Amino acid sequence: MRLATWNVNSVRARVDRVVAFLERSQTDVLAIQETKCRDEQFPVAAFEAAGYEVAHVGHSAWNGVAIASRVGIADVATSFPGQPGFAKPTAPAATDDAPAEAPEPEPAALLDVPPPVEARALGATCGGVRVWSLYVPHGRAIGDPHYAYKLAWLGALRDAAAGWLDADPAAQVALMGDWNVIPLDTDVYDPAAFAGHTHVTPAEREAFAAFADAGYTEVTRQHLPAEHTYTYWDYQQLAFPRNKGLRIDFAYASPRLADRVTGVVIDRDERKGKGASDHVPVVLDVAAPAT
DNA sequence: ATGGTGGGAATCCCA
Repeated sequence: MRLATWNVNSVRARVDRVVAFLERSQTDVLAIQETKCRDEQFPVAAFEAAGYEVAHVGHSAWNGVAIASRVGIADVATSFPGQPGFAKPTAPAATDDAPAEAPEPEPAALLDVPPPVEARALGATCGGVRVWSLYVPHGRAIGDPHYAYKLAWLGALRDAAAGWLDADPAAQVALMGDWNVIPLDTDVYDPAAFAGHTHVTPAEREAFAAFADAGYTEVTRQHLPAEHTYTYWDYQQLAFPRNKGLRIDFAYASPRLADRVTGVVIDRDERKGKGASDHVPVVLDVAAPAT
């Protein structure tokens, strides 16, 4: 079986490329991030025509995660237990004409309603594997509320994932997606360029490493340990021709699933040409389970 | 050279 993950940066803008990748790579289950659409906007027909069922969660033009599978798709979950939400700050900025005043409280704040859970995690059981398509919050800037949200989100996911292994040490779980963390200095073209930025802080790196502490193996590093192996290149500044990339797309596997992974491929060619996503697919080859 | 790219609900926001 072949499992893959790919941040496609709008599934509607790239549906032809995504379906062509599925057929070319013979991927059975694809975890998709940044679909950038609502459920009713997802181009399901193109996937079904290629033989894939789709589960998706998307609330707006932002975020959105999906799983496409040709080996079944069951027990879909549109968030993980304890997944934190995020609300945009609503206070208007002070100006010369309008000095800072007490902002109008949002109705949600008046009612003390928790912030909405974003479309960043989708779970489904496909071919006997519990697959999670994950789009970890970016963080924006150190000290930004989004940065605290990112750390809380990763911590809550770790707690949930640890719980799944506690409940069933033989569980077949794949945590795949865009983690928005650069775990090692050798995962970025120039560490100095990220000094003072998100993705490389000790807190983010510890939050990422905590999944290994919980018993999961990051199988893409296990099989592709070479330094400066990237999965993302910015659209700007000719980053891809200059190979100024980042390694931020990963797959943590539970012990029993990690045992089955026989190889990993990063499909670097998918970054080439007109209409490419800024991320490329990461593909896992998974052997049949031991009988 | 103070821009640069590419998505989206778009004369702005987000990555």
